[in-house]
Amino acid sequence: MAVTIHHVARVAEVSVSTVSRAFTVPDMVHPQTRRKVLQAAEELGYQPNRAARGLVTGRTGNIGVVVPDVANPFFSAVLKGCAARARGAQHVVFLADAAEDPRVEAEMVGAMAKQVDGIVLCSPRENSAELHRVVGTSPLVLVNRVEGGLPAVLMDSADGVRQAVEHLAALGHRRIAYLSGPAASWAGEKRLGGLRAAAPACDVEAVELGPFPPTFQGGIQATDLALARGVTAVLAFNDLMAIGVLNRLAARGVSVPGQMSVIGFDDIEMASMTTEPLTTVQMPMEAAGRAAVDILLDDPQPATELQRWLPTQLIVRSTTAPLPATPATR
Amino acid sequence: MAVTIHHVARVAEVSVSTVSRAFTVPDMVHPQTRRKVLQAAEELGYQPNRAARGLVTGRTGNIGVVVPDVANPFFSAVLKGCAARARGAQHVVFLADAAEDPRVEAEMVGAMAKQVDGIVLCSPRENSAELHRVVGTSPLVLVNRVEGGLPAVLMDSADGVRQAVEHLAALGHRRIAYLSGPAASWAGEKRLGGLRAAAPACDVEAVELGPFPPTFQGGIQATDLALARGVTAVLAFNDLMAIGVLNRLAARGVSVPGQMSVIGFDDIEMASMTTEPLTTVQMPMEAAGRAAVDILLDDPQPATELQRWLPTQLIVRSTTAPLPATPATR
DNA sequence: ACACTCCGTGAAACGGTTTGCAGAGTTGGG
DNA sequence: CCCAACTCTGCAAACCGTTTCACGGAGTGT
Repeated sequence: MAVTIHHVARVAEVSVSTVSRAFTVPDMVHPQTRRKVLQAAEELGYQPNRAARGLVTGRTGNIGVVVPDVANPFFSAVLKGCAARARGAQHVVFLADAAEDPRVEAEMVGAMAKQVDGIVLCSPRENSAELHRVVGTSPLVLVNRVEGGLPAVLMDSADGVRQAVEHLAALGHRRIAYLSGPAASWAGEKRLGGLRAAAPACDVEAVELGPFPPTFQGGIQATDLALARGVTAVLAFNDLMAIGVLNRLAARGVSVPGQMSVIGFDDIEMASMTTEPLTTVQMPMEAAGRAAVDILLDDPQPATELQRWLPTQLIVRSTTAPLPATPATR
Repeated sequence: MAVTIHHVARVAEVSVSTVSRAFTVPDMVHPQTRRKVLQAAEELGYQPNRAARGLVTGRTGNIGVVVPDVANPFFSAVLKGCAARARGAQHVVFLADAAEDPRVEAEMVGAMAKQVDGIVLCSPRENSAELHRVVGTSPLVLVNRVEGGLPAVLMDSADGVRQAVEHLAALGHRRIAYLSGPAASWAGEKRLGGLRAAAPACDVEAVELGPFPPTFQGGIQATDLALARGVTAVLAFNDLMAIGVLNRLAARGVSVPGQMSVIGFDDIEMASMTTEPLTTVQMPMEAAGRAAVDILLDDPQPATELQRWLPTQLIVRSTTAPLPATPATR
């Protein structure tokens, strides 16, 4: 059925070894022979069988990516980065959608382990025990999380918070709310840390609220609490929440950025599609995906550079403005 | 390194065949032996090597999914459906992000073909020639597209348009704009067909505009054209466009749904997060993904049921309202 | 004639699993 | 008590397409 190296060999009138070499070590075969082989392969539509190749080389040409939820724009962006970089290196990606369930996650990692050259793991909330059970099966790199010496690509959330706080401070805001996401999230911790460092330095009072679910609804829920605390600006854990905030503020008749400034986190596509385009801290999600695959592929010893930090950047759009004369409290 | 069937056999003090059988044909081994094997496997953390199994059974336990862009919420939803259903059947999914490039698409299909049991192909715009070159390598099922006898799962876009038009007609609208998406899209054709059938039947005049890119910007661009044509409602090719329309209408001071009704297509998550939650035609994207995998897995002869139609449904939210007294033209 | 290079060949891995076949043990009927 | 039938387990081959090792033949320079 499928066309193999043998068919190509027969058509090109050479041996299978020659065909193999024509592809893998081209300058070891005579140019003329190579031409014959390549032509035969072309007209037969030959594609090397990666599984069989992996059998002998030990490298499968596949890389695994596990995310908690593909439909979440943050993770689909990371995934896209992985896929792009993998394709550049002639690799294919295995996707595991863990459906937010750590047990499933571990199980998927196990199922993939044998047929991939490495796994990039985006699981902000999986507990360490599960994680360590899984280590060693296959080279692993974490995204946006550090855990016991495992290589990781990290986004500098704390610095993002600093930029956001400085921006607000420069606009004259002196009392801002921070809407925190899931308590167990590594990124969440870092952001909180950044906040606690940046706020005093900028002479800003930060009101910490939450934790809230990192969703649109979470933002809705958080808004009323923030309003009750008399802040003039809100910094949300992510864009989804920020959009919820925008929505709720509109419903309560608070104008943005007139009466209240709002900043999100991530810079998902949707952030620039709100009625007032959202000021947000851009997380380099695709870049992180690419970097993770880089580490997996380039590095024979994946422990060489344990952590790769990627910068974040504040994108100022339309939801932040100078401090209003009178804060919005109702 | 990896724990194999042999390790389990040694620990359980049985032969490898018995271990194999304990997993694949459980009632062929003595219950007590089976218990011993299962326990040994458990404590060793044994996971069968799917690649090796595929070697002899011919089935890999993998299914391939190719989409033009994972970051597009429509496709990530389909993908999620595929992943969910695949996991239920103990399968893993291979993802190929074709980056909107048909050549890449064909290449990826080729690369995956040998290591999957079937491929679900979401490529609304790939040309037929490329498509046929790829057929036969591996069982294939199309999503939202019909092409020469290939099995497909389809969403009833035309009926969705009918529902939308009837809804608008019932609200008193008599002149509506349809903002079409990419000309070569199968879904687009069907929607246009549905429109041309439904509009006269409902005594509604449909102004066809476009094609526009199926994006936020496309919606922005289309809005001014629609306004110039003096319509009271807009039906957009997808939610992304509809959100662009909402945005542009707000910028031009046209109130929604007061002066203009807007309907989208797809019902992506974002549709319910706009300032006025978007009325839209829900496309069963996840269900489509699941159905596609179903066809691939359940059906030994994938030609049995060539086309599976999934219903669409109008979700009425806040962007549609009865016809205003005076249409918004400026 | 010898050594050497260049290029191509045949055949052996590669490897974890499934599976056909046979044998060991047990049961039951004649 | 013997043989047939049945149940369970073990041995070893087969599975796949590729890479790669060891080798040989032809040509070339010395």
